Amino acid sequence: MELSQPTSVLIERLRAVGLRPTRQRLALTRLLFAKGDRHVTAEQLHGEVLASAIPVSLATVYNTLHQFTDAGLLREVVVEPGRSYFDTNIAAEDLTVIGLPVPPLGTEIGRVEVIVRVHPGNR
Amino acid sequence: MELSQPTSVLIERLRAVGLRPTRQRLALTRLLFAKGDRHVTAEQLHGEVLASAIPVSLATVYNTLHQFTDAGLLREVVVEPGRSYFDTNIAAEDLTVIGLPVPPLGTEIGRVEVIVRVHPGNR
DNA sequence: ATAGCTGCAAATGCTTTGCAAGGCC
DNA sequence: GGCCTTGCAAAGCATTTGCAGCTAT
Repeated sequence: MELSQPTSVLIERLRAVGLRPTRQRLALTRLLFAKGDRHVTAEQLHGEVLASAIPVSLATVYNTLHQFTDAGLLREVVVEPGRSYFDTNIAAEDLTVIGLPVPPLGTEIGRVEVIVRVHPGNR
Repeated sequence: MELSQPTSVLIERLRAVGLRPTRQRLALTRLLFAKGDRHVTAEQLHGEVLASAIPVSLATVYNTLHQFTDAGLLREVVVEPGRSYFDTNIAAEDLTVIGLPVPPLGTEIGRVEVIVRVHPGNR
């Protein structure tokens, strides 16, 4: 797990994927990758970035999240209707899925997603 | 897999979950459960039911899909942002997932969903 | 200088809701 | 008759888009 990083590293990270290191993107990058794994909606992240005193519009948050997703820095997951979450890449532990069905003729299996739904328990 | 069924069976099916067998619900039930497994959006189903010459409003399709889901007849799955699919219960084959992470303290694992994304292939 | 970004507001698209009219028991 | 359903249109929301002004290089 990566801890807080100097700004220069964040700038490099952005350049590496062909994105200009603007003030807005730096702020978002810092929030997303500074500490451990994250799982946020656009609105949550927007709230956080405003709280850090850097004005960024919601539209820009959306744009940035998608650019990061296209660049492979984030993953978009849909776990509830009408709302998208963006995750920093979560370690796939050593997850194995056995018994996947044979895909229909003319198709092949692409990505396999496993959503583990958790609820309050008694432990 | 269940094949086409007489109307009386469909009516029973609805009564069994406490829903009145109205013309609209019967039409939708027929489309959903008459032949094999289904995976549809509200709009698709709406189109189908209209094609079968039974006028049903889109709002009613949504209502019905949710009532069926609450009753356990369907399952709502979110596989793409901004759109819900409803599935007749798909056989869980003999799917096994190995290596699930230990849930955070105070929580326990509920449902585990596996989404297999398929794309055009060369076989 | 210029291609790329940002922000605002308007637009989009799916889904939900309020409520009057209609249908099942 | 009484309660459940339906349908329409309006409302709600998250997300996207158009475009004028700004910024990194």
